[in-house]
Amino acid sequence: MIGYYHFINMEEKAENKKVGIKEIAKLANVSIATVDRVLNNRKDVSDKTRAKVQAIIKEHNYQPNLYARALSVKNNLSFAVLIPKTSSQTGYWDLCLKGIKQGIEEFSTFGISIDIFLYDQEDVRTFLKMSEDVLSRNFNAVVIAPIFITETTRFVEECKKRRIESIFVNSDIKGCSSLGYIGPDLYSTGRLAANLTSYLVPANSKVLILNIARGLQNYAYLNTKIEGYTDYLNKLDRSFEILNIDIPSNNYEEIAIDLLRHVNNIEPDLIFVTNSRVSVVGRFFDEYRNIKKPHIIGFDFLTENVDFLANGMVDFLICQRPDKQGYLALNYLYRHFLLKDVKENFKPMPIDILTVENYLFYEN
Amino acid sequence: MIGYYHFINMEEKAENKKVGIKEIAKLANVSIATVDRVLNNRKDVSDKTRAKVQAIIKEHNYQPNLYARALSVKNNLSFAVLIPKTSSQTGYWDLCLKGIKQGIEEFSTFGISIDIFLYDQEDVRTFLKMSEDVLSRNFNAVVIAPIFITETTRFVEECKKRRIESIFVNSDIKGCSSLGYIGPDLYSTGRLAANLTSYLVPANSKVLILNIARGLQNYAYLNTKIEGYTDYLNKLDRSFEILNIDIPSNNYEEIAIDLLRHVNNIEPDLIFVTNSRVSVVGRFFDEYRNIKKPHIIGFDFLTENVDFLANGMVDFLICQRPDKQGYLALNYLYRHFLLKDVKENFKPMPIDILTVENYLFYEN
DNA sequence: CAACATCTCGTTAACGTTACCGAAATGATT
DNA sequence: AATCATTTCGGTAACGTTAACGAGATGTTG
Repeated sequence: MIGYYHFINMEEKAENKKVGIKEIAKLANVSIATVDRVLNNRKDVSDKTRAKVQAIIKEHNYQPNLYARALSVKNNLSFAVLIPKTSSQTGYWDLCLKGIKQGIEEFSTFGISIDIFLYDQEDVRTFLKMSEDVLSRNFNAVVIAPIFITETTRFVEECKKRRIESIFVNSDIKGCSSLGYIGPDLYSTGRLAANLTSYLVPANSKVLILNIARGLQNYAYLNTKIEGYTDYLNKLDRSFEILNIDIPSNNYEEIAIDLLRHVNNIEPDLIFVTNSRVSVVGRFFDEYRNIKKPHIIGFDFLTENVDFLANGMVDFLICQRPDKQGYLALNYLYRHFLLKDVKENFKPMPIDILTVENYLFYEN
Repeated sequence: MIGYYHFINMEEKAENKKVGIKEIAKLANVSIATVDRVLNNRKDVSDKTRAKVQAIIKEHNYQPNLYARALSVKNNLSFAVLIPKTSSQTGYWDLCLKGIKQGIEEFSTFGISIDIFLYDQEDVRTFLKMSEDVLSRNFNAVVIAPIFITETTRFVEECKKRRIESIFVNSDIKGCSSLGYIGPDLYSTGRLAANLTSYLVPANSKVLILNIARGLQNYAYLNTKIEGYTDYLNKLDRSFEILNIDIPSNNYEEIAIDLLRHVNNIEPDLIFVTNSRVSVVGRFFDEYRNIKKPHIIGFDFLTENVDFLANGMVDFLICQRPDKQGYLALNYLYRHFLLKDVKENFKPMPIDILTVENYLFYEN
């Protein structure tokens, strides 16, 4: 025997893995139907036998076979997904949709049907129309990306009345949805961007916060990011000059004109693009080579953004796994309705940092 | 009708989701047994009926119900896991073990039994003993963290003779294992560290590469990281002064003495700790407050490392999700043996960057 | 053409759980 | 004491797949 080594054998565990509902029934001297009633704490069981069965279940650490359950149960649950459609400006919501589709693939096996409703994030009327459509059918739950705050709040109220569960992705309206929020902590996301900023530029630098999108007033969640960003930088006390600029357009030519003016005026050392439109800024500095390129930080693993990460135009891309958010939302609903597993209160999603050196391995 | 909106209905898909083996059988005018034979391309089917059934399967895009399959199949697969035990120096392997245990939890439902063999990464004899133990039982496959290159290579050869599949985690020996490697691309990992380095320190800085561990000659994979690191920095052409120092010890007091000497001698602007021992360096500069603290980059999401990330002592922690590696290895074996799903050739694991601002949300 | 091997295919019992149906026991009302 | 309602429980078909078993058809050999 060699002096120092360690060995764990899991066989004991493997041995008593077989405790099924049938064994429990035999041990408790009841039928499997009764055990099933106890397990799913249904009625039609006397307190005495219930206690007896529960004791045996606990004693043998019975774990239900989820696959058998999934096979047996014939439910006709239906979920709705209500998110923005991908615009020509950014493929962000395609990523989310990708995760949703993965979820559909996986959960359709259980007889769950999932309908997708895509609204135009620049036109509140499409959201209203879509949310009406959702209500006109009879869904058990709905996944929502809440862009229009007041309209979404009103919609969720209506859902509550009809006992339709709701869950948010991408951004949150505090205490609104019935099941919670799956997504990043936006304030921390802003702080992280500031943290990276502090590594990129020295004291006394000029930092430009850039908000690009038509209908900016709708994107309330951007402000949370900006708060985190400026809070962090101000606390650093490095005498940064911080400017917050809005460019409320979706047209590159328009944006370029504005950007040219601001950049010439401010001469920033770093530009922080608060959403996924960072590729626009990359393109700008690609075209105006005579202008000194500042450091650039932006969001989201879109192909067009990654291109500018790859060629060194963008320093950091911060990502929040939108596809995983979509998948997790459906996964949570599935567990909420089918398994009795819903202990968790969601933690915020991880915030990923991508550079030219690690983006190749970033899969979701 | 409002002008511009989009709506995807998945109901068509939901409608014909029900194509099961039974429907296929009816449509092909054969029994379900024959369909099963075709699906798992077993023998005992004439070419004619096989073709007919295959056509109908393809036509209706039949997807097997994995849960039913899992429920039905009664296999007695057994896997072995052969990785280092967690030393007092670093909890790294506990993380991997965590993922392994999650896999055991999940796959024991299928009657797969998994045994864990932990060897001492400082004592090759324990590895030899453990690998003998593995061979003495009759496993279908083994997950290996290859620390001792020649010994592991020999062991895998023996496995191949006995038709035992093998898969590597954490680091790779090219072309050795029968099923491949699940883990990070170590060269890129080094490059990423260098990339971050370039953000932390200006030109002409002194950079110290620090290898801390007893028995350093065994950790061949560290060299791959160092290569990536130096290649990147040299190409940058910023006249960095790069020094590579080994401290082959596991004892903090010993390490501190060496470190003190080197730090006083070199006065580095940045220290790159090539493994998970970065907390040791953090502790050192916590104790020697009079010495000017350099920037510090290190590896792995260990609690002791995260502490120094949180208090600002360490700038970046690079992580490779060891628990996910462990889980994925078992997951792959499960799929390899139980599902006919093994199309994939593994992509390297993502390389995560952690700072004081995003570590809170880093779960695995 | 008898005897036997081989190829092809269908029948059916499992896997562990759920849920419907109805039987038995108990309680309540005349 | 008879009737009816309610509570408690067991039997069992079903979910989609696998695999053991055996039946029939066809081929091969003497």
